Amino acid sequence: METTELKIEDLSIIANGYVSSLINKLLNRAFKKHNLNITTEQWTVLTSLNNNDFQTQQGLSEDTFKQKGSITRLIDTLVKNQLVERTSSPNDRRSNLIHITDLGKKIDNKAKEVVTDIYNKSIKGVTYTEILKVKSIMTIIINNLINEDNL
Amino acid sequence: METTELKIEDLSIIANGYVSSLINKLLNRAFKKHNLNITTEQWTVLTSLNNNDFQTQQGLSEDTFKQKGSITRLIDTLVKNQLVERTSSPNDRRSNLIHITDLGKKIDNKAKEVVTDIYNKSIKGVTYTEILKVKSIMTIIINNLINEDNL
DNA sequence: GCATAATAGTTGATACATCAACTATCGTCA
DNA sequence: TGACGATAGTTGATGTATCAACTATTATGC
Repeated sequence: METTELKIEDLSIIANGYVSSLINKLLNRAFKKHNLNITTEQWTVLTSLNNNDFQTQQGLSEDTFKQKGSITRLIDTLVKNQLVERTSSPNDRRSNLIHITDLGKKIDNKAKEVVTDIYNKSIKGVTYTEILKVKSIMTIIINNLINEDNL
Repeated sequence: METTELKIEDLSIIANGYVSSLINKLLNRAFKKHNLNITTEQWTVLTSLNNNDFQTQQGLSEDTFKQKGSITRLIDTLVKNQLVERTSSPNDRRSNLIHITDLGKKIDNKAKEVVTDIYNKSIKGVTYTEILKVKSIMTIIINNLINEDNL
């Protein structure tokens, strides 16, 4: 394997999160414009629950790649806005079970349309094959970083 | 051009910023470990100045893709830690000129080593050609989003 | 059965982001 | 030259992330 002569600039467009922060900004504006009253972070949690209801906060933490402290606060907000309900697990009193409400589902479905719209606009001129290629490379990078994470 | 049948999951690994936030987390830990006493965001500004000294905050804002409010506060911190100096521009009293100090350069150069190391570890198993491919696709996406941004 | 370790969740401190409103200065042009 | 719009920077409110310390509960192993 040749030594790759990587320059910082080559990876920085991936590493600096400019794409994701740009998407995040646009999505938050679009959510506001459509009166959805959620943030993209809240939407990430909501959509995880809409796919798989009654998860623990720990489960949500793993599924959304967010730390459990962040999940606690996001759930606080979602509960306050009646998009989810938090109940203590009967099996394990350390755990909470989070349940998405009907309102939560409704908001999530509307948000999905907004997200799909912006995602589609973002990939104009990029083929589906290319997207999948990027996805697979990102996955490799993520795994490398996760290994690095366990020092 | 065929209609791409994009699923949200296909783009979410790019859009949700997991890669960048993971890199960010690892870099911040590594900076702390090496007693550099900066964050990745501060480093972004510092390295921009090390490449091109005496920029205005507006210039830094454009070069680093950060909003000017964020730049104000980052510069505040960098000034406090004596990594940069902020002086009012003699030509245009609205503008500030930001100058990286010797200490700032020293820290930036050390940080560059830490960043390069983590970047290299992150791309194990990925070819340089693939990196460039990802980079070019990201650039397309960014441009699409920027156009979308000017509503 | 009890001490100890592991796990789930909360919380305080700190850093950064966005948005939007604000001040100060400069440029333009009738 | 004087009004008005554009530009540079600051700031307050709000949302989220990290880290680390903390409580409460459950699982493990001698």
